[in-house]
Amino acid sequence: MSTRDRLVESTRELLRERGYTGTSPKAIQQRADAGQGSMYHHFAGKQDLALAAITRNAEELTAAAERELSSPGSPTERIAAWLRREREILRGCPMGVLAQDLEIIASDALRSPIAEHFDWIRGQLREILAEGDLDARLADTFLAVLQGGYVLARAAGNTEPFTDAVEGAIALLERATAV
Amino acid sequence: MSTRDRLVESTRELLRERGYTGTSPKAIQQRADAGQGSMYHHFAGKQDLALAAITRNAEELTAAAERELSSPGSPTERIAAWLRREREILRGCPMGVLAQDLEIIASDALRSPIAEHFDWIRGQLREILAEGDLDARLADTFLAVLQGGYVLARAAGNTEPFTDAVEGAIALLERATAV
DNA sequence: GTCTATACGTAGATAGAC
DNA sequence: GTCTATCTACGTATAGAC
Repeated sequence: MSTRDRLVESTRELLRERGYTGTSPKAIQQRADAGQGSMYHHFAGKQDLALAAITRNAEELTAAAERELSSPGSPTERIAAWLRREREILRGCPMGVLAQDLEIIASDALRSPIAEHFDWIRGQLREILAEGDLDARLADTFLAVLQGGYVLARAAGNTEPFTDAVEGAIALLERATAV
Repeated sequence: MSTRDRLVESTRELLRERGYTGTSPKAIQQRADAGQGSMYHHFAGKQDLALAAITRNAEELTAAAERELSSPGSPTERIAAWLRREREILRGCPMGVLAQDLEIIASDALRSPIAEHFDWIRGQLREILAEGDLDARLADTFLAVLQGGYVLARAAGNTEPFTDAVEGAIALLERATAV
């Protein structure tokens, strides 16, 4: 992996762990095993690095969501498959964590790629919900169950609240559609 | 308000806005219009201040939740009333924001009062759900809808995702219980 | 491309005077 | 109780040599 790539990967890890405010250029360099000059040669600064990391996150998360949401099955089954995907819960959501950081939300350059990613998933979910004649607002409900599940799990120090939140939501959807 | 109280209130505001990592002792002092020496006279340091702020948050949020959850009405109505309470969405959840901060979750002293607060609400919700013979896991589902709603709203820069998430969840619950 | 030097401000306190 | 001084480390770069 090139030095440039290592810098982006380090930034991704650190942003996920510690958020934007909690991540320093120095920490990025050390984790990437790159020098100061090297980092500033490849990137204009911390914000530029974060932008590259967010872009990479969006690519990966989009590809993953596409897999489950376009699998065969009923709307309920596809949404359930997406909700149940293996995730490293206690590490937090790579995008969701950033959406809670004031320095991110205060900067349009950093916030909008995150907003666009959520917009994209919301759109995919709405299409699926429409197939089943389901309430379009449920797209945000399920997105929120996921994001909130991360929050509750991190607060509790274990993944159970996440699992319960997701399974409760799926059970509710199944019951509502079984009418 | 005493200097001590002003320090706690400033800390509460700053923690909600910027998180624990993003809040400095200096910023707390300036917002409280208190000097350095004054702050360290009343509190041992940043962590001590945060602890006082979290305790105060828990008291207020507990009182508020108690109001809606113990109002008259069916389980669905009481949960809906709680979910629909007026909130300053774009300022973030005073507790939820902290649960995403690594410095908080890494410290048992800071994390556990937050965990206990969520535990308490979860318990209240489960009692209500039991009355209606509803799935106990829905306690975390609704808690997550709320927390995730905050995340989505902040990412989007507007409150619509929060409202949609909440209303979608309530509609789903009503439909499932109407069987 | 990478390294070292330099810089100015902030973070998070401690010490002691008043 | 509050103030000012002081301290060490870190944050976030820029400059210029190699």
